[in-house]
Amino acid sequence: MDTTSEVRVCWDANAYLAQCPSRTVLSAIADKWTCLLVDALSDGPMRFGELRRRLDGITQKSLTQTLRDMERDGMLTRTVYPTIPPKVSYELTDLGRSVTRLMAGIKVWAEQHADEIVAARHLYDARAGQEPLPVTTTPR
Amino acid sequence: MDTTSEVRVCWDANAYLAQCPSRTVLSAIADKWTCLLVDALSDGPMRFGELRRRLDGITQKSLTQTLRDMERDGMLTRTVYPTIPPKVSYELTDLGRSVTRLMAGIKVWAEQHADEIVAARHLYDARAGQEPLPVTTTPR
DNA sequence: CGGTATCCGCTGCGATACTG
DNA sequence: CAGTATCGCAGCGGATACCG
Repeated sequence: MDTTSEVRVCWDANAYLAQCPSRTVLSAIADKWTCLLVDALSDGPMRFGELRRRLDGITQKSLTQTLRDMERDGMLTRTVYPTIPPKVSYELTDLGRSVTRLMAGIKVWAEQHADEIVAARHLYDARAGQEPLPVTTTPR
Repeated sequence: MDTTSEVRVCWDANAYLAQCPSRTVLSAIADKWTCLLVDALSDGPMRFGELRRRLDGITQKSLTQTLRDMERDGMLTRTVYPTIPPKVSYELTDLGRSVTRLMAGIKVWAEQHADEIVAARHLYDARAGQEPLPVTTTPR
């Protein structure tokens, strides 16, 4: 019989393990919008409209959703000013600020290696076009 | 008439811009599986099965797809040993190795702040349950 | 062992319309 | 201005089956 009915769930945090909370956290922050939002807010509070204009191509829905998720995770605070028209300001918390360097690093890496990666993709796609004959040429 | 039929596409890389190649690159690397794969491979080549076991919870399909995408992007090489049974080894390229520190940083951050974020989520969700509060907070 | 192929349910996301 | 609500589709990821 199992005398300890409670399952042991507190290992050391290890994002390789599917059931570890850090895996969920990793899923949450490993996202392009989260990365850009953290970076955009690293210089100080910004309003909803400012963020929407800065993150070119983001839809209102995605921006709202990502901001809500980050607020829920304690990465940023949402402050509503009951003015007319309404004004909502978003600001990183200490937790959010603690990841700004990493996010900026990811963003800069993407920018610095974009050309290299685009070239690699073209090369790969070109090779795929003239690949040696597939062994099984009989789909049915 | 437009004498310059070619659109100007080479600004300075800026991931905030939807049409900038770096945005696509950011989308590609800001992914939990990519992060974990880069980290797992940072110590040297690994076989498909080793990776599958290490990245707990990943499906064969997702692993194959993510590895293919990374190979296409020039982040890693895929080597097939025509033995029986087959053996396939994956190894980071210089490009892939150049991002290992950042990826490890993201992973470690997730692990170190998991508890804090889980707590924030519970707090947020608890508030949501009992927040019929009107506009009370009035930070001028 | 290391894949590929196929089906398929879920949700992520865009587009649109409406509101305090 | 900063949302919420709703619809509809595409794509992702899971499950399963099969192959070299």
